[in-house]
Amino acid sequence: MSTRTPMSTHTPGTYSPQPRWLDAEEQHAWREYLRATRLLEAVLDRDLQAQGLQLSEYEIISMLSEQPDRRLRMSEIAELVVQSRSRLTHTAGRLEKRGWVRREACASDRRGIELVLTDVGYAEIQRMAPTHVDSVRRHLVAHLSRDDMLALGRAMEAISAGIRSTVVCDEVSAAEGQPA
Amino acid sequence: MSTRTPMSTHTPGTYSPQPRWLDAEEQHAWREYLRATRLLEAVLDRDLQAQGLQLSEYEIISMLSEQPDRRLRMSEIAELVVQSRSRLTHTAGRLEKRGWVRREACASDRRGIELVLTDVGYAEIQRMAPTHVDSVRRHLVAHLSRDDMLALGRAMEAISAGIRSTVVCDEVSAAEGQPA
DNA sequence: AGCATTAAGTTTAAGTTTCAACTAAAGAGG
DNA sequence: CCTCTTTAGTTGAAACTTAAACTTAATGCT
Repeated sequence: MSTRTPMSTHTPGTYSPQPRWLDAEEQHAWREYLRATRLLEAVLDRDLQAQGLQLSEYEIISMLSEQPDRRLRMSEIAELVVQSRSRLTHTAGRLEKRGWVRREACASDRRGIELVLTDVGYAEIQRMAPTHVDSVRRHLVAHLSRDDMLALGRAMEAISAGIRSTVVCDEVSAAEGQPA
Repeated sequence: MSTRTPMSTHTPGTYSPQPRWLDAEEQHAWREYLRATRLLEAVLDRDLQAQGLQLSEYEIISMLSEQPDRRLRMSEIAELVVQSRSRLTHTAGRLEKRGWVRREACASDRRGIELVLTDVGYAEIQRMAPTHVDSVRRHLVAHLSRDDMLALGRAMEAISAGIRSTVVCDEVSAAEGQPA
């Protein structure tokens, strides 16, 4: 409590262009959020890497496996798993090298590429799934009551929705900023 | 609903060594969690990089700035921000090159290194803080009621605590596994 | 049709993180 | 004391991600 702590996310004091600091409770919640998300990501990733895959790679495969025809366009995947197109290109390349996915030209749009889960890839994810689910259960679900887990889901949904709406606005106003 | 979806985190079906899939609601919550955490990380990082820093670097500086003497041991920082020691070594090196932190030998433990926030570093984080807080507020806090925000904090705290307790057990049992 | 703009993906290089091996110091046990 | 083990931190290379430039195709507008 000595020096003063003017740069974290809280702190009173009435200087600066009205930064509206977080109060102590909000600050605490934010800290816990940050810490827990990192911890969870780390343990899930660790468990999955015992099976030779990163969580971000698993997500991609998982999305594909849920499609009726086990395929999705690159841009759709990027959107779903929140990765840059560039990152997805690289990751898809790695997965393709392993033979778990294959690229196919898109019929309707000749710019498009569809990523297709191969039989090998499908078999692999089926093999890994039980362990991964168990990991999610042990590290996340197990620590919350069912109600809290569902409440967490709703809160996160609200955050996603909120971010998407504001980000769209950001882009629009940015575009307006430089009217060529 | 066509093919069947045996690899994501849910799915009924009674094969495999009793994987206990997540039910539809748990599955949904988990998906939303994953998506929202990634989205939030992305936008916060983007906002901060406009000021020339990554979120993970900001966190380090922020922790230091809250210490009475603006210093912490490397291992403590690594623990606080959930980064590997190696990663922290590299990151500290970058921050040091910018002149925002400085390394100092630790008096009590000659293996130890303390990272110290320089005056320049302190000034920098004070400069960036208002914008960053605003970003946290707009992208996270703004989308939840106060109660939901605090509930989120508690849920995340429970997850952290849960993970830390099990991870310790993991290490213990792993050590038992190979009794040299 | 013709031209400008936007969207989908890829590429290359630069930057960051991980991984495994390593040094040095602290502790534990005898 | 001496040896063995653990802890703190670093290193360098490999793996991965990001950023910016680029190609190709679709769209919009006139």
